[in-house]
Parts: sequence; structure tokens; C-alpha cells
Amino acid sequence: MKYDHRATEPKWQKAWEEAGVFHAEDKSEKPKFYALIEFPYPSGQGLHVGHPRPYTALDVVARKRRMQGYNVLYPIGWDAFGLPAENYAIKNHVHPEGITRQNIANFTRQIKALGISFDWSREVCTIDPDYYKWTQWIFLQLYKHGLAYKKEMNVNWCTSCKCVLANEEVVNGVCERCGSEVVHKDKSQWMLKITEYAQRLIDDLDTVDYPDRVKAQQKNWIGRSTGAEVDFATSAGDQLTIYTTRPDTLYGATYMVISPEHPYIEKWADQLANIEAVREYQAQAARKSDFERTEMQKDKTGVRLEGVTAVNPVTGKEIPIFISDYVLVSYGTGAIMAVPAHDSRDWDFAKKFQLPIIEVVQGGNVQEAAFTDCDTGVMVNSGILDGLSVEEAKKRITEYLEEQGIGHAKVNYKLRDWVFSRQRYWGEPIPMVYCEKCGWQPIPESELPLRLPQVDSYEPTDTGESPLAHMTDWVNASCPCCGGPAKRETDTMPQWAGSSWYFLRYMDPHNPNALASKEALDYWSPIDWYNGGMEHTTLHLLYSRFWHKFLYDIGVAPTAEPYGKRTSHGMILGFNPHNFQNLPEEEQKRLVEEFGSEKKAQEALVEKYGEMANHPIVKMSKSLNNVINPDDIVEEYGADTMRLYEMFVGDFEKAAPWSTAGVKGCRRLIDRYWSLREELVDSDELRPQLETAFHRTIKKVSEDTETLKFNTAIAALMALMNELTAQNGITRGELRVFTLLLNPFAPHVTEEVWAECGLGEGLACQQPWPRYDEAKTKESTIEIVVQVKGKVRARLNVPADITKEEAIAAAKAEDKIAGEIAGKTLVKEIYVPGKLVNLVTK
RNA sequence: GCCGGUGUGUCGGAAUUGGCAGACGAGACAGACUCAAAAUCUGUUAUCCGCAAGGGUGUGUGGGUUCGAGUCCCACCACCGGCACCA
Repeated sequence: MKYDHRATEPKWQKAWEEAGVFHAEDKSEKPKFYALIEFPYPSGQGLHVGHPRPYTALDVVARKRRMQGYNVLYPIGWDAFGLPAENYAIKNHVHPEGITRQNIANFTRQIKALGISFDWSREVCTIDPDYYKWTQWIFLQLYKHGLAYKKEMNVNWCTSCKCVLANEEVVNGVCERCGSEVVHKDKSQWMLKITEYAQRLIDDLDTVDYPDRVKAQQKNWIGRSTGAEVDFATSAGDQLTIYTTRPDTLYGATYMVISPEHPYIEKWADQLANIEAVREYQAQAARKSDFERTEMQKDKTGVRLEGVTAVNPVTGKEIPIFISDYVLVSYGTGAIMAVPAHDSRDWDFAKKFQLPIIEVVQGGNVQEAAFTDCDTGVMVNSGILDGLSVEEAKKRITEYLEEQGIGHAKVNYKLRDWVFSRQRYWGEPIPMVYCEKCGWQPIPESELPLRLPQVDSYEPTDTGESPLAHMTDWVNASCPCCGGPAKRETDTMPQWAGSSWYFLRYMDPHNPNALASKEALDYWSPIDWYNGGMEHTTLHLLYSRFWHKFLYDIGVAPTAEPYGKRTSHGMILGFNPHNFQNLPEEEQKRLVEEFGSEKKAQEALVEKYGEMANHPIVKMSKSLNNVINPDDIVEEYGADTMRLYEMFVGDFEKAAPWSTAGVKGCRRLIDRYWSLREELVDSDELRPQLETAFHRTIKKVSEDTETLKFNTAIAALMALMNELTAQNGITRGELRVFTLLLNPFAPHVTEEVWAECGLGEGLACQQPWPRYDEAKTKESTIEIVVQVKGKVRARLNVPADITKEEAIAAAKAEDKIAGEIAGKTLVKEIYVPGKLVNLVTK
């Protein structure tokens, strides 16, 4: 009888739910294990085949942990505020909450059909007032601790979303979400002082188990650099302070540059002979979008300030000051000393404006190009620094600046404070009111949650005002301080707010008095294993670490870091139907005939479909018609097959293309497993000829599931299946072990076999995980390879405990080897235990 | 430009970290079953020379270290991800 997944899978899903086997216990003698996946945004498209990959991976781990005797928390929830729902709602004149609830229902159905062992009793949803009450509460704590402030800022503005963006949300000068142009606008915004945590966000990476690429990317984003601030005297009387990472090159500073937004320009306006030209340049710079600015990178522009000059504090020479947009107002002090000899940007600028280039570090030809090497050069033309190395000179000059009181060592970060308000409807209201008399005031905690009001129109406005601003009933409030009239903040929080702490709510999801009880937080923290996408490394992952550190500082969270271990999965991609390699053979032939060669044919495809045609594997998209719907796979092959395939498709950490042929291979494993029942032998033993294979497989599967090598774990199960098929029949004991090993990957069919064959009491997923005996993973006889001068010349079957001398003697005695080495001098004999003998002759 | 990563059969990918390259799966080919097809089962499947036994070559390229290199070192090429006028 064929395995019928359509009947079997829902049956067991229901059985698990009724038995409540995946509920985490609040109080338990067992050790705890908290596994977390990034909770999904419930989009209108429904589940993508990419979603189940991380869910299944941690499900395998969670199920195995339960079998190993852990109290496992593996929760799920919804990151449900967000722009796509809002935009869809606007377009179709419906309320975003309604369609979001529908999407959640659809996601729930799809995820449940996969048999993931989530604890659904702990489901959380960021749009529930009971949930966002605590998101708002955290905001109030941040405010009370001086970490949230409102400030007139030059911010990123997405022209399509009509909304400000955090720096982390601007990618290559365009909006991370919609790809539209990002321009700069001055707006008053709520900001969170993530910069206050910059150093700790770097340092504590040493205490957590994250992939190196994640740590590197976060460090890179935070962008710590060390250098010095130096004061330059100016003819206007003001000190102009600059930041440099190369204080050693101070003697080579031949001019200065300040950013177009630098406040001194206004201050000096009266003294500037060419103020019109300066103003014109400022206006130009302001008009440029981020995208244009990066495009123009190489071409340096600027205007010299006529009427004000500075003095190099070590050479005493008078030097000019320029404004240029290659100096950013938001980094350092917004002003630099320019050392064209040793900085390529300054060099470009100096060449263009014919400024002097003075070599202060020997080792290059500074008239040809800037010499930026810090490791080899020796200081010259540098007074007290002459003869020193760059490293020594940095130290010496910083001491000197401090002695003279004109500078000091300084650390800078690229990280900026987090722009936290959005001019949109569908987000958590910011619990603040503005009173003419008292300024910004937090609303009392007793008034939380501050509910998002129902509105008729929530279209974003071009003026940059939130749609909530039209809701006068809601906007008008009283000041918690003086009782007078006040207005509510009408901007809402960004999507990243609710996801910055959701993992704490899972620990105690229904608590009305706190975001979670102290006992729950103490028991479950930290998260033992968090898996998520690389795309969140400098967004969600960084933001949530920041919030968690804050909650730790105010005594709410018990650990300084939220996640003990972080892993990342690769995306599931699709085949590009426009790439030559993916075309049907006949079509390939036809194109080669038409265009002359494969290369020409591919070029023609690029001509027709664009640059993207060059990539054989691409993201799935509707327009390419290569989207796979998980529902179809579950329907046709079953959830177990889907799960196995997602784990088997390739290296978990790398992107992998979906292949329906590959899915069939996984279904075959299930069918072969299913048919084992028909030859069941009533014995609890592992037969001797299979004992080693079983112990090895238990070891392999146990280990590989800990290190994300799900693909090789499944390969080991397939290999064991091949060995089983080669034997007649299968014992009850063998089927029991195989069933338990396969259970975390394919929970439904294994549950069915467990019950049908009466392999034990209770559910398969509640059995103890199989153990192996290290001694039994080794064969009694082994095959060793005999090499002569590193080339394989023979193979020998020998006892596993053979000594070096015996092995070499056996090798030499072998006919073929004897012939090879006859008459030659043996210069070396190498024996690698259990592996090989290598005889080196001359 | 800077940081991180990858490169292995027709394809997805293995290789206990320096020790038999190509596990496992897909595809293809052949055979069995079938009136036939599908499904299933059994074999073959890196490549070159050879009837065969056997031998040569082979992990992006070029060098090196080593008895031995996919793995380590140096240089380079290609691709992917992140950052990017951050002083």
C-alpha cells in the first residue's frame, strides 16, 4: 500500500495539538532550550518556499532536544505592522488590520500544514494592543532614561513611501523596501541613542556565538575608528576642530575642508567675500540625493572660503579653508584637515584646485598618487616626528597636542542615532504629547496601551505629516504635566520596534502586568539558538541587541545579550528561465544555430531580457514565473517530503536553487521507509552486519544536526536505507532506531509507522533520542590504502587494531607493492593509523 | 577602494580539517517487471589511452611547502554578499 500523506499528515497534526506535546512548561525540572526563528511578516503573497527552511531547521533541533529531555520553547508570532499591508489597504480601500488578520490566518494554515512543532499557545502579534502596550512602555523607559529625543534633523526621505527612513534602511542611496529615490529633508524626528551603546555592541560580540560574517558586518556598520581631534586657529577667531585618524600627518595638512552644512559658514557669513558662491554651493549640495552623491564620488567639487583662513598648529603656516560635499556633516566634527600627500580624496581635491602636496611619510611618490600605507613609511618634513614610524608618530603627536591643549585622542563611530518616527498610519502610536507650556511629555504608563485609532483615510501625505494628524479627536489631549491642552505625537514607530523585543514576550505572552515576569525572563533567557536572515544583520539584529542591552541596564532583562547563538540560512532561489543554461535542449540548439555559439546566444538573451539573464539562478518572482508555492508541494508530495527536501537541498547557510526533481528524491526515501514495514522481523536486535552502520548513522545524524549540516545527516539516513534494502527484511529494533532518527525531519510518516508497527508506547516524538556506542561505530577490519610515493597502488584489508610495523610489513608483502619497490631504496615509511601506508622510494 | 565569502562531474552538493576526490540526491544510459507507459527494482555513469588487465590526467589559474594538497602559503582571475567621499 502506498503511503498516503494526505490522510496521515493532518491526522498527526491534530493528535499533537490535542496532546499538547509541544507546549513549553513554565516550571520544569528539565533543562530549558529556547529556539527562535524570526517571526514572519504576514504578507499577502502567503508563505514562500523560503520560509520553511529556517523553520524546519530549528524544528529538527527543537524536536531532537525534546527527545533528549529538554523543556523546549519554540514559539511563533507575527510581525504585523508594516507598509505593504498599509499600501494594499490604501489601494483597495480596506482597513490594514482586516487584511493583516486575513493574511495571518492564511500563514497559520500554511505553517500548521508543515508540522512545525511551534507552541501555538504562546503566539504573539505586534498589532495587538496587549502586545504594543509593552512596545510603547519600552519607548517610555527609553525616553525617561534620556535615550529617546526629538530633534530637527536632516533625514532620509523615501519619495515613494512618503516617509523617513533610518540609515539602516537606505541601501545604495535608495529605499531598502521599495527601491525608490531617497532625498534629504529637514524634519523633526524622534531619535533613539543607539550610538550610546556603540562600544558595547562591538565588545559584547566576543561573548556570543554568531557566524564571523555577522560579527564582521555589524562591526563594520558600527565603524569604530581611532584618531584625534585637533583645534586649528582661524583668522575669524574661532577654533575649527577637526577629526583625523592620521594625526601623524599633521605637518602635511596644507588646507582644510568643512562640510556645506557646517554651522561656521553662517557665523562667518559677514567675513566671506564670496558668500554668494558659497551659498550657491550649499544649495547644490542640498539638492543632491544620496544616489547622486555616490555617483559623483570621484569628481571633487568645492568652493574656497575667501576672507577666512586657518593656521596649521604645528607648522604655523596659514592655510585656506574650503567647503566641499566630500566632507560629511554627520561624521566626526564635519571638518577635516586635508593632507593630500597621504589621503587619496584630499589628493584628488588638491590636484583639481592646485594646492600644495607635502610629503610627510616617505615611501611613495606623492606627486603621482597619495601614499596611504601606514606600515612601512618613515616620517619626514615633520619637526618633532622626523624619523619615527607612523605608529610611533601617531602616539607622539597626540601626546604633544594634549600637552599644548590643542587636541586629544578620540574615538569615532560611523553608527548614527536611530531615526525612530514614521509618517504613516499602520504602526505603534508614539506615547508622547506636546504641550505649548511644558514641551514634550510622556503619557502616564497607566494610559497604555495608547490605541491606534480607526481612521477613514490613512494615505500618506506629501507634506510629510502623518495621516493621524487629521484625527483631531484623537490628537487633542491634555498635558499630563500641567493639565492644559496638548497634542499627541502623530508619527508612528517603525516596523523594527515590535520585533526588537518580541522574543521576551514569548517567555510569558499573556502577562498583563509586565512585558514578562521576572521568573519567566530568568528561566528562559538567553535564547539558546536564533536563526534568521543575513539581511537583518544591521537592522533587526542590531536594533534588538540595543534594546535588550537597555532593558538589561534598567533591570528588566537578565542578560546583556539576547541571543546566545545566531545562525543564518541561505535563500531558496529559482531557475532563471531566460538563462541559456536553463533552456530546453532543443531551444539551446536552435539558438546556437541562429547565433553561432553558446556565448553569442547568451548575449542575445541578455539583449532581449536584460542583464539579469546572465544569472542562471535568481530570486523567485512572479514576472519570471518561477515561484513555487509550498501548498502545492505539501499537497502533491506531503509536508515530510517538503521538510526533507528543504533540509537536503544544500549547505544550509548558502543559497540553493529549488529543484522539483530533487523533491522526488526525498519522497523516494519516504516511500522506501514506508515499505520497510512489509518485511518486519520480530526481533529487537540490530543485526550484526548492520550494527556498525546503525551506530555510525546515529552518531552522524546527532552531530550533523548540531552544526547545521542537515544535508549530510539526511544523506547518512539515505545511505543507511541503501544498506537496509540490500538485506532481507528489517528487525523491529532496527526500524525503531531508523524511525526515531528520521522523526525530527519527517515527523508524520514516522509517527504513523511508530503506531502502526507498535514500536513503542506513546508518540514517536516523545521517545528518547537514540544513543550510540563509540566503540561500535568502528569496524573490526578496515581497508587501508598503500601508496608508493604518494600514489595509490593497492588496498589491504587489515584488523582495525593493527600496529604501524604490522601495517608496513603487510604493505611490503603485497605482491604489487613488492614489485614496485623491488630494487629501490626506501627513504621513508609513513603510516596514518586506520588510513594508509605511504612508502617513499628513491 | 574596504570588509566577508565562494569557485569540485551534466546538475544540487560530499570529503572526519593535510591522508582513497566525487558520499548522498537528481539527471542520463542499460536491464527486469508491463500489451504499453508511469511507478518500482537492479546495474552503469569525472575524464583520456587501452579489447582487457592496467595506466595517465583531474577540485578557477600560475607558483610554493609537504612523503602526500580540494584542504596550508604566495600571486592572480571570476563570481556572490555587505559597506563605501566615514577623514
